[in-house]
Amino acid sequence: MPLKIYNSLTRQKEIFEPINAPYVGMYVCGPTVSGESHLGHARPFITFDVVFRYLLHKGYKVRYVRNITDAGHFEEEGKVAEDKIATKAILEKLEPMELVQKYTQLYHWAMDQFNNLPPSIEPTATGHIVEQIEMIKKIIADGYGYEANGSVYFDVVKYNDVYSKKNQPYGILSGRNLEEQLDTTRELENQEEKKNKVDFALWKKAPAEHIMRWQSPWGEGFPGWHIECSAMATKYLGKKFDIHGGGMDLQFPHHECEIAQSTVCNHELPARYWMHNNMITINGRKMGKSYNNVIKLSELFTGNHPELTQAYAPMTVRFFILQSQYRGTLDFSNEALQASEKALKRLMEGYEWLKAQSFVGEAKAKDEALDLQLNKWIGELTEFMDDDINTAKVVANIFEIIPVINSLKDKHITQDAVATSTWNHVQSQLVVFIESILGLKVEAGANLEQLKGVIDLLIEIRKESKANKDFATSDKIRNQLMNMGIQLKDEKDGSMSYTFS
RNA sequence: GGUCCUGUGGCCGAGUGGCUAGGCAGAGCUCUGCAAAAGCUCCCACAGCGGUUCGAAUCCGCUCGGGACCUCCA
Repeated sequence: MPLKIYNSLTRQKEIFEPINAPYVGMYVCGPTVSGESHLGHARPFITFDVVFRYLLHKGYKVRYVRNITDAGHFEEEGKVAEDKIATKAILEKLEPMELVQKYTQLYHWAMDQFNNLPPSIEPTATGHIVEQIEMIKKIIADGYGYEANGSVYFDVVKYNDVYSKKNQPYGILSGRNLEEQLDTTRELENQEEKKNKVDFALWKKAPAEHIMRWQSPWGEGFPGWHIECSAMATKYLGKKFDIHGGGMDLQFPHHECEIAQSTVCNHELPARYWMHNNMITINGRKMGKSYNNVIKLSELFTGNHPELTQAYAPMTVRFFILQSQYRGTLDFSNEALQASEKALKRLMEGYEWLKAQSFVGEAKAKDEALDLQLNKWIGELTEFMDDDINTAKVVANIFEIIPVINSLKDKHITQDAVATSTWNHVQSQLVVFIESILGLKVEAGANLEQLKGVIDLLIEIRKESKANKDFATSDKIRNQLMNMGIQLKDEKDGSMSYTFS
């Protein structure tokens, strides 16, 4: 069964065919590390982590490149605008690379919390200034870039004129029409250097107070926002690669500009499939810095934010994101996160139990309908992933299976209701989908083994007191543990199990 | 203003021209010393108004509502 993904470039689902199978090149726009990542940032990184995992599962050899934007205009978060002018104060207090280091580490920590696999290559903009300058030189040499006042701009109008004839007009990705852009774009400052207001910067001259600056053929400055992705994608994935991903808000202008730059340099569209995840909203509005409505990841994990009624574990957040399809908006609320938290708990408990079972023998199914149904649900998991990475449907199907697992656990059904081979199939496939593809895991605490030993001891005492009808003691053990967030459960067979809440 | 997306049950969210996703919450039942967990059952929604169709939440039009982007901004 082929994998189909929605290609923003063609606005339809297409069968995914790598340029050089089994190799797949995927580039995803990473974070700007001038501040801490927030919930909205988590979505693309989790979404494309699942894409990465699924491609690996499919047997592709994937090179996943996700950049770190650490060049550009930097200011410490929370500082008022005047600080920018106070050059001396900034120089004394703020070393850009110190900021970059801090937020890069924080970002890596968050990615790890989410159980995101590290990308194959994580290039930084500052580490590729040379490549960017070379690319700009090439664009100028080809007549699509021009220098003005120490800055270099891309000539969008010329590009559009020439490439429209090749059916690759500027706006090919976002469906924009350049003439309309010229008519409707609002007035902005510092536009007088440009030939046309639609032109974008390839290189910016650094003002005196700007602290991140590099030497270039056009003087001291810093690269334009878009060029780093073009330069690094070309360097590590080649002139044409398979997938380019990122948030929908980057489609225009960022990805459009990338296409223009790369096309001029490499004479072909850079990526075949463009994938864009939708936004996370809060109260119906995009979560973003400009709306001042972000919840940072550290705040989310600690519950330390006015909008939050509690802390949410990274896995809860991951699961919350995977419960929707990546192309739809996803609305944040405490209610929704709490629903995900409970759902994930139920899912993982059922799953963990099944995983610990061993099914031996060659028994045939007594309940053929159930057997068939289980196989169908499992089989559909692949279909759903193949249909544009529909994790929402995958999760839904897993929830069809969970009650069957719990029924076996609670002996509402017997093991021979379903063929041994089916149980083994369900077991192995759930490991693949839940752990390898969705990337979900049980959060394990420290010193877990000792803690388990202590709990087992308490369980033993509780069993004894129950046997002696000493319910005061048995209840005390259960209730006190409950207060500490450890929930004891009496099982049907007289044993006791527990979960950490 | 321009371009585009969208409106699903209390909440979050899938989805297809006809076969009522799933989760959470709520109700009942079973199990059980009690509790929790679990299982079973119930809660049959698709903004409004027209149209196409044997049949539309799913296609078309209009109305109302929400949102995204519109180039130096990370």
